[in-house]
Amino acid sequence: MLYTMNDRSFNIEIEKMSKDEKAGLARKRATAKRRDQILEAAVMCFLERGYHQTGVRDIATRAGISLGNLYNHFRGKHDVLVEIAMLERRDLERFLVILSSGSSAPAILKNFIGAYAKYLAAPENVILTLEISSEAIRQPDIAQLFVENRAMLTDALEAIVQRGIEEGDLRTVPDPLQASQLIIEVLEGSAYRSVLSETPMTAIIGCVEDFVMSSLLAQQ
Amino acid sequence: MLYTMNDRSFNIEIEKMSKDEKAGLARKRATAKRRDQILEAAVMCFLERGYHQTGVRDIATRAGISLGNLYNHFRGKHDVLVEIAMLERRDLERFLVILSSGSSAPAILKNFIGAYAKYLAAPENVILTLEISSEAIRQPDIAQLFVENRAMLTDALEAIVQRGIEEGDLRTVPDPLQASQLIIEVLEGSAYRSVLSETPMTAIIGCVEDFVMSSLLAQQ
Amino acid sequence: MLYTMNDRSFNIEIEKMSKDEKAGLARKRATAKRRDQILEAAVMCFLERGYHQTGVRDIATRAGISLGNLYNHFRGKHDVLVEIAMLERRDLERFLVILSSGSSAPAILKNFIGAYAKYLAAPENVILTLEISSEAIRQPDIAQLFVENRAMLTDALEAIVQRGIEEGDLRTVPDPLQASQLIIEVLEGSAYRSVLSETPMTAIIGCVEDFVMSSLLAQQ
Amino acid sequence: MLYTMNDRSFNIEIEKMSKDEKAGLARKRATAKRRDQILEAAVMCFLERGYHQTGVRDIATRAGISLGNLYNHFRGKHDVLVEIAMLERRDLERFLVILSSGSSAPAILKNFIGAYAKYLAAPENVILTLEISSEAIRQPDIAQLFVENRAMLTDALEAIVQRGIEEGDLRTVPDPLQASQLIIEVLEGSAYRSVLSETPMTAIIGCVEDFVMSSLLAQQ
DNA sequence: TATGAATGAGTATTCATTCAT
DNA sequence: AATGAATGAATACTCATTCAT
Repeated sequence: MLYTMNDRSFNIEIEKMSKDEKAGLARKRATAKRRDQILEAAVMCFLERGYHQTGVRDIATRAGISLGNLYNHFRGKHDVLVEIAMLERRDLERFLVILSSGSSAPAILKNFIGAYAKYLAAPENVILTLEISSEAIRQPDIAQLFVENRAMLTDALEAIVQRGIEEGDLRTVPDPLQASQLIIEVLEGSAYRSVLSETPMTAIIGCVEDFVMSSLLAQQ
Repeated sequence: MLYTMNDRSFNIEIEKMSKDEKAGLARKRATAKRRDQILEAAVMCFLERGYHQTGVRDIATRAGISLGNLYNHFRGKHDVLVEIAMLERRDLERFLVILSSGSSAPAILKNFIGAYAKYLAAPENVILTLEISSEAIRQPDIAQLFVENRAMLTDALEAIVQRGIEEGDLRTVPDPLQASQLIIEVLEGSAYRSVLSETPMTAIIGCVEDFVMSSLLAQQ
Repeated sequence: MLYTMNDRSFNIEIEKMSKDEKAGLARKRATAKRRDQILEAAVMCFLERGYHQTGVRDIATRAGISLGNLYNHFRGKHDVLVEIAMLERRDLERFLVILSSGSSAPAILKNFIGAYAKYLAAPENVILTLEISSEAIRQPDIAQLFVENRAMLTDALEAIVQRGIEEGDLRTVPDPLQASQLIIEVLEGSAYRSVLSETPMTAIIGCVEDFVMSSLLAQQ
Repeated sequence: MLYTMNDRSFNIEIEKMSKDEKAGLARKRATAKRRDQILEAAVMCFLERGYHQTGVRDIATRAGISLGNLYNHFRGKHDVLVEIAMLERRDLERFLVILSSGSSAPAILKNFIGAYAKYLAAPENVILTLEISSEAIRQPDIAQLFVENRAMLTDALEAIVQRGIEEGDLRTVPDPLQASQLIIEVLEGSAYRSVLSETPMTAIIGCVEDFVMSSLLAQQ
């Protein structure tokens, strides 16, 4: 989930520090916490009203801090969105785990489709992704982040498809990477549709899996 | 193309009119022309800078009219977007023609995929669709238009898929309507990717067709 | 005086106009009046609190208009200052009249010094000039205006000095233009001092005239 | 030069101190160094962007200290400017030396004009003086400093002029103090002009000296 | 002394919309 | 239908200063 931010990475070797070092550490930790508060508030605002409709003041208020202080933690509204886009990467890592399992390609694919669909069943994930896609069109740095995040998934998927082909489980598709991208797109497209038409993702996912697997499975 | 607006639908039965009627007609025609000017200007602005970044003033200036006058033709910025979303429907009509051809289901599908991909090869069509999708999330009237436009295509597609199944050309998919929606989503998803990664649609479309047809074709 | 703005230049040939032309004219006149209101308000604000301390809102409020409307008349705060600097030119024209009189050079010079000193006896003229000088350092367009305004005076003065030399009334100074500039500087410098030390200009001007004339008069 | 700040005035009698006294001294010296760092940074900022455009943060950053720490050394931004205005006095002391020489009044005057012009040939001195003049208009404490600094020079000049008159080298001006002030004003006015029109002071100074001396020298 | 997070009023400017003409 | 002046709330962001550590 996007909205559980980081407090960790500070837990090591606290014992053998000087008083000053400990104070500095505490400050750092407090600061990181503030950043997370702000990011969390921003995510909620962006979800509710969209990036452009959200004012910096809204974010600050929601985060429970003063407007000016927000600028002590982020260079501006844009940077907040960038950071959020970067956080999304963490969410995707869990799917990499699924994709790196040793099972057969078809099993992994089905597993992945189910898990990713479940993730996308949460409207906030869909909306946030759309919000970011939308900004990516005109803001190169966000575009890059977006593409990179995607590449993480599609590269891993490509490897699976490739292996599936080699092992004879999947048919020989013309371009495994493109096929992987299509899988992602079919999933996210359905998710967007599920939000817009207020159809639960559960009612859709079966068909999606059938559609994808039918395309990829080798004919027996 | 979205940006060639209508002057027609006024050409009929002009002959048998009174002078006053003719004057009224001329005014109507001029007014319709203004609307189109504004819509065209708005489309260009939305493409260049996005819906939210575009000011009503920008649109009016680009349309070559005064700011105030825009409000004689549209109730506001929102209405302009609504109208544009409605215009999109006209663009899609051409694909309905393709889908209503008498050929075999696979032939029609391939034909459709190629034609729709070509349409989406124009980045402005992709961007505008994204812009509208993005607004649809929070603006119910736009959502409805968007869904309706989609339904036009997917309903027609569904009929083709259904026929293909009955004629034994396509495999029996669990839900032809869902399958049709997935076809659209896979196409639009790829189109968005082609814009973002600056890959031409032509380099992608082969794989898309292969992906879709492999999923749908009956095994011989 | 800087603060009596223009309403004139619209008085001619109003009779023979169409209704629309008259309406357009009335609007133009009203608009020009608004600009003057704003400029006058801005001058007062700049005098009271200085350019940087003055907010655009202050100006608008003082001019009795809304904040947003100010931007219908000026591109921004900077432009208001530019316009004020341009208005200063009008104030200086009266001194050109003095300088173009046919009297002897020494008589003209004395006359000019007295008149310009009287002008600078009004603290608002001094302060406004200082405010503009101050901005001129870092804003090239204002610098240019400032230099141009100065040149109007110094060029005219130079001609007088030149004539005075030719007619044997003034000593042969090495560079009449530079001498002219020094005359202006000595006057404005004293004026600034009179403001800062709260000494009236009248107590100073005698010495200034003596200083300048002693420098320039030919020895008999 | 304004920007070489003081480290001296601490060098005396260090030897015969207790350890505690030495520590206190060291601290004082370090503190004085910080103040100078800050003042130097502030001068650079004020020169580059002007007093009002410069933020306290800019000064602190440039001085290499933290924002908060600046307030341990100065009560605020205003105080920094006051201190700078006070430092200017040191710069002027060197001219007092010139003015207290035993030479003839005309010789001293020429010498002074040349030296002061050279000082003002550095644009930073001119700009800083203008920046301070500008603030002096509305900030009484700065006005007072400014006037005091001026008085140091003009008083000394007045004495010279007075002596010149008594010794028959200069003509009997109506008010030697006023004459002295005019000398300063003519010099600073030219310096400002040289900055604005990007004419080097060297190209101007000859005329300035001629202008002043012609005014003051007794006719032989 | 030193830090930088915190504050909240303040900045110039833009916004969609209305309205008198 | 056409104009653009008028509005005032909203925009993202900066400010000098304070304060806990």
